[in-house]
Amino acid sequence: MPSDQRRPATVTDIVDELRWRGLIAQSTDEEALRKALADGPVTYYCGFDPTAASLHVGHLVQVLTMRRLQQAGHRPIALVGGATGQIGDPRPTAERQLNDAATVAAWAERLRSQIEPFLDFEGPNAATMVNNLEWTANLSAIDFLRDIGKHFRVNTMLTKESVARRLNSEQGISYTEFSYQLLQAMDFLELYRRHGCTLQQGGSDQWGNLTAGLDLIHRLEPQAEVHALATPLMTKADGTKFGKTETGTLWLDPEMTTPYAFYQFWLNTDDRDVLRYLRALSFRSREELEELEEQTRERPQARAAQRALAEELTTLVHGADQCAKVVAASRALFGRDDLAALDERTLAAALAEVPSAQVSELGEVVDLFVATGLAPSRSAARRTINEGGAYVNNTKITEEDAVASPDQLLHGRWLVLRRGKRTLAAIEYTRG
RNA sequence: GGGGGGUUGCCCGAGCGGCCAAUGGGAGCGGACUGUAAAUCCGUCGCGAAAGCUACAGAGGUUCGAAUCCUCUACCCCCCA
Repeated sequence: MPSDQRRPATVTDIVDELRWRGLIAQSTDEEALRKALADGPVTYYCGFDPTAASLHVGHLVQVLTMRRLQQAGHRPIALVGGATGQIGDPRPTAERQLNDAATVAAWAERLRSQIEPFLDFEGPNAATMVNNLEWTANLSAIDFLRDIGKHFRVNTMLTKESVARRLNSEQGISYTEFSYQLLQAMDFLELYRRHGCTLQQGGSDQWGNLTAGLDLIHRLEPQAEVHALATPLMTKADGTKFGKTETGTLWLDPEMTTPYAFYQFWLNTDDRDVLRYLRALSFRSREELEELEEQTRERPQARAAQRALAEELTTLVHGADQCAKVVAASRALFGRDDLAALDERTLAAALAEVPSAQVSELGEVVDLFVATGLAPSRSAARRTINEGGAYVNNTKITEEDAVASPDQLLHGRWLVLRRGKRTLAAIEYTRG
């Protein structure tokens, strides 16, 4: 990790920096923004709606861009959408299922604690944490319609991409979701009035909402000079959605996605994507990154860029200790060496990072695969064996009715199961 | 309020009384090649050792036999008012 993470300001212009990192998809007058950011601390905000129990890797761009701006001397406000999360930002595809208030409140708390470690709450440009429920909980529908609604033209609202797409869809859009942009616009207004917030940052899919806020502030606070900055959507070269794997979304919560899985996700990044991701997400200096890019071009098979990315992000999200564990686990389990050669502590520590199951009796290999979740059913496990993709302690299993025996146990206790090239699980044998 | 069309496996989509656990494509999974990458090619793809079981929106019914026919229910779409 770079040691100068908290330097108060950078020599480089922050806008140039963001642009080099590919973090600016769209912004209001870039020169005005550059000047504002150069003139002194700017208070900026970014909102996160509690639509799930955890943030996922897609949110990292926002969280880390906030961190970057704070390191450049600006003052962050992280907003959790206790209110907006109950309404739902219109998704391009379909209407959202509403979650009840208690669920949203619980999720909002979890997001808050997930965001906190990325920002610095001390010092001259300390971060602030807010919840938009603060100014909406006691707002009446009549006041909202009079004070906020009156400043919006439906014609304009209809042209926002998120709304327009839904209007053309079979499902249409509910009045609830249609109103979302007003709520987010009001957030920006409130933060401007309460905290002097003059910049909203968000993903490019939020552009319509960002500009709704700008328009509202321009109308009610004509002297205000406010800005918006949209980061690009992270994309994958193969066209699939970023941040998902076969198993689902990659969450930041270690209970929902293990740190091992998190590390492996980044480690397996496509060569064509890894340099972009590094620029956008890494806090390494431009020089370091350029060096890494050079290495990647010369020796892609070494995957230096993937390793750097995986290690840095795992450290940021799960901490240096946890990162060291999963790196060690990966090295031990993917090493070309004989697993039996690993000492017990190393093996036990490595296996603690992968899915596992405890058994008091070793039976058919097929059942062991099912027990660890490496296969969803006995037939699937058998299929894997027949396809030549099942391994116990790095030895290929060729018979679908193979039985594991105690003498295969590593250190009298462990079996390492593998499906395919890279999916691992552990069996821990406990005498029953 | 009236009339018409639709709901099939993770997704799209064929099937329209037995040959259907259900064509095809995509995704997924495994193999070869590699670098725990991509692309490509090959294989596989409900559960069960098997007998068989469960599945074609839900519930009933007709039939020796239904994803396929009938009735009702739910949801979606379109047209007319």
